[in-house]
Amino acid sequence: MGSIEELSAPKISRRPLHEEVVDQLRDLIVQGRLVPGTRLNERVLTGQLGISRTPLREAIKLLAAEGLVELLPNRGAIVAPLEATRVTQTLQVMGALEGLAGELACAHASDAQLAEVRALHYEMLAMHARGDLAGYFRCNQAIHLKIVEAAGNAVLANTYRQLNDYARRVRYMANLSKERWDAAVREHEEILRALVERDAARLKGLLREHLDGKLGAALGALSERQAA
Amino acid sequence: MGSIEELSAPKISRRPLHEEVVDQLRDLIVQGRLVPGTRLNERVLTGQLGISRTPLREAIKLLAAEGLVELLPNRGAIVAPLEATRVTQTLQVMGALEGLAGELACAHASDAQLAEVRALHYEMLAMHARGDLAGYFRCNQAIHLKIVEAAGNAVLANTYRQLNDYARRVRYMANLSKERWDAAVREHEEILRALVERDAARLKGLLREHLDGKLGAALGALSERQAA
DNA sequence: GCCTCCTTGATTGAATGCAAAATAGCCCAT
DNA sequence: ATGGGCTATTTTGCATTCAATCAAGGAGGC
Repeated sequence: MGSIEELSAPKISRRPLHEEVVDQLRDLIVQGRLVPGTRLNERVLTGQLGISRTPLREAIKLLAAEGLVELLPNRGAIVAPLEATRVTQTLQVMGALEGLAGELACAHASDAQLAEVRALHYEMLAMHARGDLAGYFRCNQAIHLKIVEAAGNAVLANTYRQLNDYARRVRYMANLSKERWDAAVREHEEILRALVERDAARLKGLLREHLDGKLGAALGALSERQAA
Repeated sequence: MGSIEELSAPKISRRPLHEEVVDQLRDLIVQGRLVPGTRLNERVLTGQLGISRTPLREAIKLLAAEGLVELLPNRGAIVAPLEATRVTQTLQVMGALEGLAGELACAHASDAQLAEVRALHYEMLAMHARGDLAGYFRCNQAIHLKIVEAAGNAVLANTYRQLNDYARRVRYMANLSKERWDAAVREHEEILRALVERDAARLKGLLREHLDGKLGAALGALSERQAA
């Protein structure tokens, strides 16, 4: 029975189905393709994803724990709405975490990691120059995540990612003003400098200010949307 | 059909079963009654809890997301072991969160909340005087949670609680030295004072120092245990 | 005597089935 | 015509069943 099945089918379903589903749904929610408030009907989702209800239900409950969906007992689940107060609170916590990340990154980041942040920074500048907002957001996210990762604290990274997934959705509905965008890019310049100089205190302050700017933009976008 | 059911039966089983199970298992794990490394056999647990496998499995996956259990694909789940590096990282993050909590609590805590913290503090002193370690831990936990709650940031509170649940388990296996215990009580005196004086900067520093002390004690207990 | 391979038992992963709750639609009374 | 109550359908919650994977033990060969 010598077989080469594992070659022809490298990892087919080696990963638990519910994890796969969690990631798929999370992406859909974070990218805004599942609008906040949307009902998650089990039957239609099982049909669309081609799976059974069991792993789907597990996935939904997992996302509920992450705060991306809300469970209405006996009434199913909906994509978690974006509430201004919760966005504010989330960004506040992220600020504290980024501060810690900045300190740790200054102390522990490898040169390779610093180089990667720098590379992402230039990529981001390119996106800004082109006016590619989506690409800009992508690089921006990557930079922040990279800094957090460079802190070398896995618990910190996980916690940050989770909060980030909730707050990130705001940006997909925000039309960044040119001024705010330019300001953000300038802030990133300074952040990068403080990081490569390993100036922990300064980096911490810069990250905090930067997040405050984001908060303002996010809340602006939210109130706009709610007005509409 | 005017009925008063909602009065006589406030919430009879209104709560989903899987939530109930999550809380039960979480308590068992946090209290150390389920020792780290223990296998969670689905069949025996369904028997002990008197439920079916479906809600149990959902609960286990939820706890895995919280980091209290680890999932071994196709081989079930075990109670998450207490690793020194992860405990360190967790306490580091908790430090950043407590710092934020301290700042916010100084700014927003109501007088009633302050009074409650003070009351818990005296209760804790009583436990210390009696040498009641378990009671001391309980009050200690309550104080820290209360401060975090007084910050008025629900996201912060949730995040903190989750990390706390992982790290808390260390204490149930730590024989606090008399010196460390006394020092912790003194630190709490200062923390309380800074809080009622609403001295945010000082409170932040004190909480950080306090947690460093805890970290030392925790790591000591861990290495001891691993040696055994 | 030891190693390898195969078989077997046990345990998890996923799917289906059944019961209860909730929503929606309809009929009737006012 | 409108509001209230009732029934029917949909949908969720939990239990059970079926299938796949893994660990262990034993038989056979080297």
